[in-house]
Amino acid sequence: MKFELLYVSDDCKARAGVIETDHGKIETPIFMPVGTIGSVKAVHRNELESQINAQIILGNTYHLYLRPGLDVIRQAGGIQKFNSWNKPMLTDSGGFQVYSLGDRRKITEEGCVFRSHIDGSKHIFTPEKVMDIERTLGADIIMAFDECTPYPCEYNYAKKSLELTNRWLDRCVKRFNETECEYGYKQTLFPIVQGSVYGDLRKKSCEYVASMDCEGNAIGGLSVGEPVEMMYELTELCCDILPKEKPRYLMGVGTPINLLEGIARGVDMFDCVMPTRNGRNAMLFTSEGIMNMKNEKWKNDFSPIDINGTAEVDHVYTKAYLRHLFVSQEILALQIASIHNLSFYLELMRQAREHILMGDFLRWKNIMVEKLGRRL
RNA sequence: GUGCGAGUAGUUCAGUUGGUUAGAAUAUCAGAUUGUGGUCCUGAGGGUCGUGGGUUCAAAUCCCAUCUCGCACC
Repeated sequence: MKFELLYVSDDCKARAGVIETDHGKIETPIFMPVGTIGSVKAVHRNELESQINAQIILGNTYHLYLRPGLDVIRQAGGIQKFNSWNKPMLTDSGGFQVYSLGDRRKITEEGCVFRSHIDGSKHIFTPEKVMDIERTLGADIIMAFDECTPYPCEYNYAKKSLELTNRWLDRCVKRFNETECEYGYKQTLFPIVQGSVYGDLRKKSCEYVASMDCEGNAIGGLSVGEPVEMMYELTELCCDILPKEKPRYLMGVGTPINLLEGIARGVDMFDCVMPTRNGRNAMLFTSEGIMNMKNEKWKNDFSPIDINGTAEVDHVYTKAYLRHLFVSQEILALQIASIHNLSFYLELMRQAREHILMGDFLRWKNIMVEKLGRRL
């Protein structure tokens, strides 16, 4: 993987760059649609390419390991062959799933024992095993196995958890370096910063992560319930320490406003379930604000879904029709909303990049933030 | 025509020996959703208890009449 930093704003920390992988280029800042089980829910690959202009999508180690299982992925020739997405992919390590499993799992020095949400079967993830799994899945970017702390989290627990995450990181890096991709192309490992909401822990974590000298770095453990201002401060703190010649990935974030604020603080990559999950629950993000398409107010509104939208669905379908589809629980509603939201997110990133390169990102961002939060 | 049964929220139904402001599910309306289960979650509105009388301090509940629907029998 290569990362070329093209431009850094003078009035804030926003950057524009290009990541190059064996499956193609990624222009940053970028939003990565989440496709947990190897599929961006409700979205066809043709739409991902032509409507949404997705450049990279996510898969999840935990889910893909449980189903369909590694044998199938290996026989297919890797995840991209399996799901017919021949562009870059990233796999999350399962650290966050482990966190969200709650009392169905137990964390030890060795790793994490958990029970499958599908059939209750017992499994263990260790840093070594997760690396092996991600090698078999074959994504271009793979994530280290970490422990994501909840919010709120006591200082002592956060400190101990971070120390464990660091030891796990050592083991991840070691195993990663001892192995290679099963399919002939290059993979790269991103370590993950933790440290909860404590500045000193975050600082230590960033320094440790940076010392691994990986090709890119991630910030985890945020957007788990802490106030947004706190999230912004911690993001900035991390970005200021993480090496500037490498991409920075803020995991699991967020709203369109979160993305712009993240970019302004030096983040290059984002992923979030919000555009797809909230889309399936009828929430549409637009450049003028947020719409709940189930609301009765759209019942007789025959204007296009989003007059400023870049996707075909924005113009060929009306608000009244989309509401009808949602109220009727028609599958097409989920598809339209997902395509719209993802195309909006990707277009927002494209515009952000354009403004960074033009040198007026900060001004543009402030205008957009004002509009994006409105309820329509 | 006679007998029996059923009428309670938009819908399907609870409702104790008569006892606070008649409940649930679902639907509707709205909220929530941040390294994904379309699940889950939160809140709100919604009732002439078929109708009219009567008994009682008090009736969805007991009595009478009546209307509607279903079933059975002439």
